[in-house]
Amino acid sequence: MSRPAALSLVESLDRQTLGDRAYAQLSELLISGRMAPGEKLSLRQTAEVLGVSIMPVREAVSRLVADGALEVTPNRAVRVRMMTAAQFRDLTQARVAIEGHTSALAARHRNDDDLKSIARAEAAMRSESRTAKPNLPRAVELNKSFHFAAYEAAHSDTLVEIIRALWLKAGPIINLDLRANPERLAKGDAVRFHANVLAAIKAGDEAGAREGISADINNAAEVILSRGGLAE
Amino acid sequence: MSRPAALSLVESLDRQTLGDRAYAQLSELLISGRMAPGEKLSLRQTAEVLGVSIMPVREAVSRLVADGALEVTPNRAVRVRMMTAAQFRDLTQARVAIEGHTSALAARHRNDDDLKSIARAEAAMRSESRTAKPNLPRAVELNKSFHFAAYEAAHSDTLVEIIRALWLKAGPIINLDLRANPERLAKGDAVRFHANVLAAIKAGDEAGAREGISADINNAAEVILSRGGLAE
DNA sequence: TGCCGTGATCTGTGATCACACTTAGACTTG
DNA sequence: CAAGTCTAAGTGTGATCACAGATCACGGCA
Repeated sequence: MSRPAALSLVESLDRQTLGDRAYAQLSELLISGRMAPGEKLSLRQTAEVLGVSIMPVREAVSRLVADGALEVTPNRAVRVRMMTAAQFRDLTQARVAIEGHTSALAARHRNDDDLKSIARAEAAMRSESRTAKPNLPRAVELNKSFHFAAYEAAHSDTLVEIIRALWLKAGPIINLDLRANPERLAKGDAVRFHANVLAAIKAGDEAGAREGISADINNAAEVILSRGGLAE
Repeated sequence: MSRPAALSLVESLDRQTLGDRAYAQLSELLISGRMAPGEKLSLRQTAEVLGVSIMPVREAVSRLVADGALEVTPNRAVRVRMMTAAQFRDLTQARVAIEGHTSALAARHRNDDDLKSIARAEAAMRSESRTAKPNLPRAVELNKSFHFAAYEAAHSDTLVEIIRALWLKAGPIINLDLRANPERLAKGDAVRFHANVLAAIKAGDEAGAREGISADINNAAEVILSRGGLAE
């Protein structure tokens, strides 16, 4: 059972298949709203862009279809999923329930490291959105960082995983809208809600954390629904 | 834009790909506990059993891996996911939160059709589990039917979909255990909890519905954890 | 007897080919 | 000029081939 001592240093390099990497890249595009709902996607085309054969892309796409982030039409065309207003409302309510619950859990279970990383994420987003000409892609990324920093503090892999899937569906709608209407960021609603969430989690105030996240989610959803861009 | 009136009758037959069918079949095996955690699965082998090439199986398996129902080991072997006790506890708590919330929603939004199908599912499971020698696979199926009849009454596709994914992970542990220890069924705990849930949903008692489902889930989970079959 | 190299066999992953189907555009036809 | 037709390119899906790596049983060496 004895092994050369030096071997204990090498970390078991976890292989990432090309399919996994394709999935990660496409997820990033979707979650950050760089692809609009309804936008079509060709397997061969994206395979060429990614510099691989279509096999890894097929796997990534079929997973994203299963996730409900992409959809394949009856005519065999892959596109970013389109949602009716009713479906978006349903998705939003589920997010409020689950992300709210997870935030409440975070307020109960957070440790000092959690608080530090949440505070750092909150500060980063605040400073970015207060500049005169905010970098939108960066703001979207920082918003995501803040939310997940908070959710991670609940220390529930299951819940965080579920929320990631929810964001995959909501991203194309929420963040595409944010890119198109940057004044929403300048208004500072999100920054204010984030500050409340941070304070509540720090204070161990479960109800406050839940309400802060709910307000953040609902606020963004209402803006989008009032814009009337969704079918039905 | 005018079309023959008769055409409005034909429903657009949604093609099912072989991959979808393979996914459905494997899901059924997992969710009903016919495959034990750690059990290995060969692509070529299952492809042969299903009578297709390995391509559809590959797609189904990669989706199930993404769902966290299967896992591929670093040694390139596909097997039913194994969970530590801590992970199972985390999963159970997430289920309590989400399935509890969905039941509460069901108590608020159920209509008469919902109540009828829930009552029917409850009666079917009750009569099966009270026979002298219950048909276990059937009991497992009826249990699932009852739960989802209740969840459907919440009228939230998003939540039902999430719960389905949770069952995919929990099925191999919960239902395999039930098959191995049928006396759990004879004890009648589940039947009693189900009756409470049905009554609460009928009465519009949100808290009661949540507590009934929580008790059902926690009860089964505690039995399994006390058995000590899970690592760590 | 116990250990370690070795080769046949099996694994998932990736690339390529084949096919049915859809779509778009130039063309023909009325 | 409008409507229909046909072809060529593009689509996702499925099957097959190629390959690196893992596994396991067998056999030789210590």
